Amino acid sequence: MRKGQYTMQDIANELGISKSTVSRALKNHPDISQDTKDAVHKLAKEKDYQPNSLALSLRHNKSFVLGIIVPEIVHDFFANVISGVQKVAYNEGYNVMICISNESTEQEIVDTKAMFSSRVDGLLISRTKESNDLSHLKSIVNKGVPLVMFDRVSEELNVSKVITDDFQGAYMATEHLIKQGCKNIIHLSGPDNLAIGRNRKNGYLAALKDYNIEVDENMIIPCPKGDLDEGKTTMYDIIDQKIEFDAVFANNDVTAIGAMNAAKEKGLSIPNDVSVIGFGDWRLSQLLDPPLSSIEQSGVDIGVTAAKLLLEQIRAEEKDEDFTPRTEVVESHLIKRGSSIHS
Amino acid sequence: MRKGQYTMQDIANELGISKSTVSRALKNHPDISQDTKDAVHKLAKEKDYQPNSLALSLRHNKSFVLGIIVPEIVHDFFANVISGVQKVAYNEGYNVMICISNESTEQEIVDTKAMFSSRVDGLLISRTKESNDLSHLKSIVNKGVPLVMFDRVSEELNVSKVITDDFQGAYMATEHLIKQGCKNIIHLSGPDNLAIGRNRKNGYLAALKDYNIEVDENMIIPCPKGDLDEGKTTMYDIIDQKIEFDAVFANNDVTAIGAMNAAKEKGLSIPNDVSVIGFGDWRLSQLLDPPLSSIEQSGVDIGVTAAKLLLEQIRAEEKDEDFTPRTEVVESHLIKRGSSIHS
DNA sequence: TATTCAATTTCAATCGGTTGCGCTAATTTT
DNA sequence: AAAATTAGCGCAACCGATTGAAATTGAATA
Repeated sequence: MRKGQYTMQDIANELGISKSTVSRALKNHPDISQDTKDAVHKLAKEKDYQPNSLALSLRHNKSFVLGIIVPEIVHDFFANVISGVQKVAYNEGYNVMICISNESTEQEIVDTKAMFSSRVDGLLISRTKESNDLSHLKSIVNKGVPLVMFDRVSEELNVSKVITDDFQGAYMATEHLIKQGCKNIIHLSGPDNLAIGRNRKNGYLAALKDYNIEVDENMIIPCPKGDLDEGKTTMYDIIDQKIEFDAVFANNDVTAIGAMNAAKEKGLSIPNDVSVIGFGDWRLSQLLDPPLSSIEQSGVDIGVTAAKLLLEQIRAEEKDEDFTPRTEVVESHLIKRGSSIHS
Repeated sequence: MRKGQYTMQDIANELGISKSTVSRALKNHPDISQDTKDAVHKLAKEKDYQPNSLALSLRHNKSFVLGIIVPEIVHDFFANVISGVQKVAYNEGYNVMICISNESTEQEIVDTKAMFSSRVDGLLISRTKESNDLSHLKSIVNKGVPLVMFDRVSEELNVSKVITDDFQGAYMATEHLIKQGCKNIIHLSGPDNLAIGRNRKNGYLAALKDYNIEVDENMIIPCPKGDLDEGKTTMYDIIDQKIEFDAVFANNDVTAIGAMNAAKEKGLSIPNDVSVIGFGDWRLSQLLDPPLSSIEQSGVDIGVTAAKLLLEQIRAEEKDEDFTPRTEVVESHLIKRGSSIHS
């Protein structure tokens, strides 16, 4: 155990006063004489006194810490969200505690409990892909912890949510491919238990319908893991099965890149033989050859919005005001690049 | 303020016993009768009792939280380090609190103080590029907080450090270019106040020397920011100044990518006109055209090593054992790809 | 019956800071 | 000169859990 942290009691002893006087002096309480204040401030500075936030948190039942649970961190989107959250938190005097669930529900449960035990003032979460179990989240909400879900949300929970306009984004992506003259558009879809996956698929379907293109269920291929390898192997399969296609709209950029690489290896030219568009706009997607078209979702904006929403709720509840959870939609944008633009 | 968290006192009241009995019952202390234990455990489970770690931390002067301060988070290397740290921390029952200094010394100072106020049990840090000021770190070390620096370290501080073998990595990169037949190798160097930048430059110089290539100071061009734009504009400058060169070894991958893009735009072919190699191996560097050669530094390994080192020190000090800080070097590897291999 | 002993349980201090209230002494008012 | 006011400070409880020591209980022993 670390010993001898310098406390208010130490200051009090050295100056021959009580620790309550020290406490008040440090906060410039009007009851305290200027002389005492000066002496306390001087000594505190000299000894580099730093208050113990644990004691404060315990006393006030308030930690000034926001928790955030993300499935991954080596991921541009989530990293951006975190930096957005941090920015807001910093400005408002909050710290951020991060847990990474590694796409494991089990880990997510452990993390949620740890966050509660640390008495975070609020929790932000983007769920794992696999999970449908909500009991740990319901539990923490019941205990009165403000919760905001972002990106991967669950409809069943009556909490604030921040999402991208997945439907609209997918619609724009598909429409863009259609306008480029593509007729047989494959969709590499995301996991069906997450709303984002379903919404993107629905956006794709809606665009096809609006442009009178018949839907072929065989053209919708699930890529639930959404990693590079899955994108690759799926594309190999598609080519081997001689499915006729001239475009790919992938549920995310990594899958799109995997598919693009596989197609290139198989001798297909992009975008002439196959147009490709992803979703999520990775920072490096624009550096690929050809640069990958994508739907941009601003992780930073989502993080900022979610953190603000969470703080709003925290403050409302501190003042015993009512707060009705709401869902905010962050716009997505079509980024046209070489992988989908026919020359 | 959030009210009514369920505490040991509540359990005690409901069962008509004292809270110390509850405390002991929950930890299966032998003094407590089985009946009491059963009753306590049952009620605790029923009410979903979660201990308040703040109270524990305050009591034991131990928070089971490790702090980590990184300059950036939207960055494959740091994200990997964090996930390595998390992995170790989880297994050992620690949580991780993350701060992002955004390459600002001022923010780094604020973060360091916040970490101390939260009474983290130990701190991991990779410094901002700009800063030479070490007083805040010295201060936290003096207060007895175990500190481990990684990647961007300072020699002046007598703490444990985890670094990549930058010299060796740079040597390998340069040697590789030489063996590909390159004679005029430009080095886009990092900031001079960081050891990693100096070591990489020295590795470059050593390789040139060993292969009897004369050093031309004009071929060493500082890119202290190390971002995409800097890589690009620097390369434009080089080409405009008609400096003769056939290879580029960049201090990091982003700079290398910037340089590569600029060279391509100016009509130079890679690797035939110019061979390029970076440092750090971004996840997507292999997806570029041509795929970028690089020196791989495993962020995860660095994170794991740093966290283990930190925990070792924390434990030693808890047992009042001596601990001598040490520096661990994580190997780097040459990854040869299309950007530097002459056909 | 008095004493010892073990099994359980409670008491109270502790961690560091906050805060309502009370106390003292000096100053002002009547 | 007595009473009221006020500036300045200390006391002690509190937040939630832990823990050494003391207390209670009942049973066993002398």
